[in-house]
Amino acid sequence: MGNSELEAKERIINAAVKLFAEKGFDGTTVSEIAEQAQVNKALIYYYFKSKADILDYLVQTLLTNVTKFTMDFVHPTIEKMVMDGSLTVESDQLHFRDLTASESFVNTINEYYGKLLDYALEHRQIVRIIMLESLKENEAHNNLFKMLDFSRNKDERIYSSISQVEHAYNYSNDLELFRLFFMLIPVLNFAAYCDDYSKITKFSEEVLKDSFIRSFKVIISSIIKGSDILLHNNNHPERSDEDR
Amino acid sequence: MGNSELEAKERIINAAVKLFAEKGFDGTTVSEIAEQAQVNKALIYYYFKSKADILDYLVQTLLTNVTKFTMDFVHPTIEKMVMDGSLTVESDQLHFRDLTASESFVNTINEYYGKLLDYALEHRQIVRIIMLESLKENEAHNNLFKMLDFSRNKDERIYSSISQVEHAYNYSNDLELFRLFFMLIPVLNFAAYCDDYSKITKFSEEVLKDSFIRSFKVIISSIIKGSDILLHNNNHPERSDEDR
Amino acid sequence: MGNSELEAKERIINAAVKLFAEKGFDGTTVSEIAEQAQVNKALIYYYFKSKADILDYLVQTLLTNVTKFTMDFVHPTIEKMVMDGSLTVESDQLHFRDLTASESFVNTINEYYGKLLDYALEHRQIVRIIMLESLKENEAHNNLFKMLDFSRNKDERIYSSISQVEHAYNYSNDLELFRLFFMLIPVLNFAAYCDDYSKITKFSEEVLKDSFIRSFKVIISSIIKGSDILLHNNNHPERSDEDR
Amino acid sequence: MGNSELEAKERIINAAVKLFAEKGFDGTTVSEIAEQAQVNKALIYYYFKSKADILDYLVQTLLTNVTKFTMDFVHPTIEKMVMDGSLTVESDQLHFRDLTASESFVNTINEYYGKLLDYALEHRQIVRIIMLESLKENEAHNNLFKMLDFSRNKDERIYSSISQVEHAYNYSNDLELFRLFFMLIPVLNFAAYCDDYSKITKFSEEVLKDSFIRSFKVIISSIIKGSDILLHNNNHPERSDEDR
DNA sequence: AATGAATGAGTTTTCATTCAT
DNA sequence: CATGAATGAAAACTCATTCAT
Repeated sequence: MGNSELEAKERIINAAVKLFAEKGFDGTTVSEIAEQAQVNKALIYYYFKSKADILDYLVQTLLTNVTKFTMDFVHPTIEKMVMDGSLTVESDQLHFRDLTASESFVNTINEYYGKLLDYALEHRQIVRIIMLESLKENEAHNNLFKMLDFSRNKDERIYSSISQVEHAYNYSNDLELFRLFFMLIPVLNFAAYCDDYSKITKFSEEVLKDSFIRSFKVIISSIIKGSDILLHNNNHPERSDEDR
Repeated sequence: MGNSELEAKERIINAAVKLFAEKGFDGTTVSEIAEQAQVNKALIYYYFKSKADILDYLVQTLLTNVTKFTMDFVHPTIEKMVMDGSLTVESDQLHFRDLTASESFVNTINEYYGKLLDYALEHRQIVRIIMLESLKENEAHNNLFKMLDFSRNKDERIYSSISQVEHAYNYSNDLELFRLFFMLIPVLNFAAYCDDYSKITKFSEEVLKDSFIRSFKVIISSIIKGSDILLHNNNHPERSDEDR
Repeated sequence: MGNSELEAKERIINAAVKLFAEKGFDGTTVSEIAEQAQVNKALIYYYFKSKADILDYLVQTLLTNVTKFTMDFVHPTIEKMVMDGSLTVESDQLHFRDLTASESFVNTINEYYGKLLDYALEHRQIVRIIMLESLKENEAHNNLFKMLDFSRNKDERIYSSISQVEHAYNYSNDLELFRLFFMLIPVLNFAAYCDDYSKITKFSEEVLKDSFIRSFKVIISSIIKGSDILLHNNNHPERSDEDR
Repeated sequence: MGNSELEAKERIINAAVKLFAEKGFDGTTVSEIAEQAQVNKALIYYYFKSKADILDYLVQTLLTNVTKFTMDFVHPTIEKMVMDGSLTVESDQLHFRDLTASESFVNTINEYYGKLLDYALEHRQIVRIIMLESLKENEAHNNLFKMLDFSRNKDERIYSSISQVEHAYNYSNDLELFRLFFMLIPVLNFAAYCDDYSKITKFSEEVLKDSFIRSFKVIISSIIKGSDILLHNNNHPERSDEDR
């Protein structure tokens, strides 16, 4: 279905997403948005206070969705594991009852990031926008960190319902940094650069995505199995395997 | 020593670096650069053909440096390993003669990325600029891939000298993707966001950098040791360790 | 009772009065009027042909009232004095039969301007509007002179009824100028600036108004008693005082 | 000499004065100013930060001049009278040594207002602008009062030099109000409306000005001679005349 | 080298007014 | 009456670039 059937405001939003993602906020003119959305330029100011207001709206919408998305998926899973005793958290460290539990956790994480990847790919344009603007000293500046922050910002009412397991998110600082730079950022960058990378390598998006997931699994298994560095699980059974 | 003592052209470059990094190319005006550099606006056009020309100059300088940097460091090391037989490359797979060889390789990689990290942090502003502009559909400035590409772009004269070992870089596609999204991009992003992340977490840059390096070593060891997925070394001796 | 209970049209008018008085005609937008009046912007165009039409309506209403007000008050008084012979008008000069007649005239003038002052204060916003627009070279809206003009503009039907005494207004040119710049304009300016002046001097409106009236009486007495200059009353008894 | 020979900035200022005076600040567009000044629109923004900045500049310039003008003329005169004992100021009241002194004072005032009138007429456009904008709730809002205020604002260093006679300006409140509404405002309004009034009455500006001055003298003499009300000179000789 | 002035072509934003319901 | 949406025209302001010196 074409854009022309959508309501004007939606067309404006779509046009802004497309153009901001392609050319950045500063590189996009309101006239271009109007043209792309096939609306009168003044109508954009009927719906949005300013050009910056459009960006705010887009970013806010995505952040809200990502947060909701994470809460709907990860929290219940981890909460369940904590509840049934297969996962305990002691002084910043994750302890799994047994191999099955740790494998189950790995599967959950993999599944979560798989879905996050899908989500990011689906909204790759807004991801691009957030990354672009996060690099600037903008209002939108901190939004990349906000995406990570939802686990830390404990007083936001949105998390109040999961207070029982919130300590599970009190990751070690190493793990948090790892999570940002080796998990979230790769996912976002993959989503942002997928098209370009596909064009260069001539591989289809599907192939690249599979490859990315394979890599990702290496990452995940590396923090669960071998990484006393990250998880500080000195007595972790997997570690002894390596020591031999 | 203050900026004011520097030559005008250098002041212009420094101002452009600072402002492009903070606000992006489109978000920066030539007037701002002039003001920051404390020069007359028209003087900028004496030294640079256009605003875009300043960006080109900055990016080109960095890319040349990074490329030179890589060539000076990694290539000799790998070349040496190939020469002395401790590393062989067969059909896209790396084969190490023994554990020492593979450990030596890991150390080399770690050292390389440690230095790359230092380099990126030192030039964090230009890194930011390259990331910013790479996210735009500005064909002319997708330099992020160029940073990765130097190993593929075989006809650039700059690589002609290393033709003997170039097959060593003919990594598997998985590995190449891994290298981009889980190694290069994390390094660049860390450099770009280091200041912001430091501000948020209240940890000093040194602490964060150490943490990053610890994480990075997990990544490196994971591709060498456990990852038949990435290296396809089905009979790899390290793997058998794990199987036991 | 709040504005919200008034009919929409009345709310629009009140809003326009307030805003035109505060910001001038050009400085006020139709949207602001709509917001202030709590009506839909389009509704304003249901009641008024255009923005200018609102101004016309406001000004016309005031002018009609002032004119009516003047006619109802001054004309009968002067007419009566002319009728009973206590005042004669010869070649542009007012001649009073005796001191009582002249004092009676002064009282009448004072009373008139007292009431005009009340009226102007009551409608201080429209006064402001008229003054504002009169200062522009907007031919259509130089209503300040129209306020003075009603005595000259002989073919307006509104004055036709007072043709018997119109010669009483055929003041000398000096007097007319005096009347405009030292009587009407001070009254209008006092009404327009009363609030501001009160805020600056910290005196209540009542105190200022009393002060203004005292000043005004000095003015009035000065033209009646001492001003052969203005009234050309060569044999005026008060003049002899001065000669001495 | 034509405008075209003047420097661009001066042409812009002249154009702004003309247009603001004719159409008000809000009624004038920057394009019109550019056209009138025969400069590129952007050049206006080279010299002035914004449209409002032009207005500020004009108003500030006039206020500075008027203040200087007043200081240069009135203060020395009054100072001199206080010095030589012909004028004493006791509890807000002016006391003149003799008739000569009071006549001298009247002459001084007349001369001052004559010059002020000339000055206002010469700058009638800026006077119009100040009056226009004083009526609005602008930045320029209080400028009309500032014109009056220079005698009150005792801590401005500009008046420090005349501290010996500053109490002479500590007029009674009545007198101050009188001075504003029956002296300053008439002068400003005459300057502002002179052209219009001349057009309507068909009298030349010279004739009108003479008429205005005659009227003004009546005003002046009325506050000096007859106005115990304003000056509270209970023992004033003229007053006894009236009591009889 | 260096600069103050200038400019054309744009940019964001505003606004009086109208339309369709 | 009432209103949300829409629009053409023009407003204020910006900016990369050039010119003359």
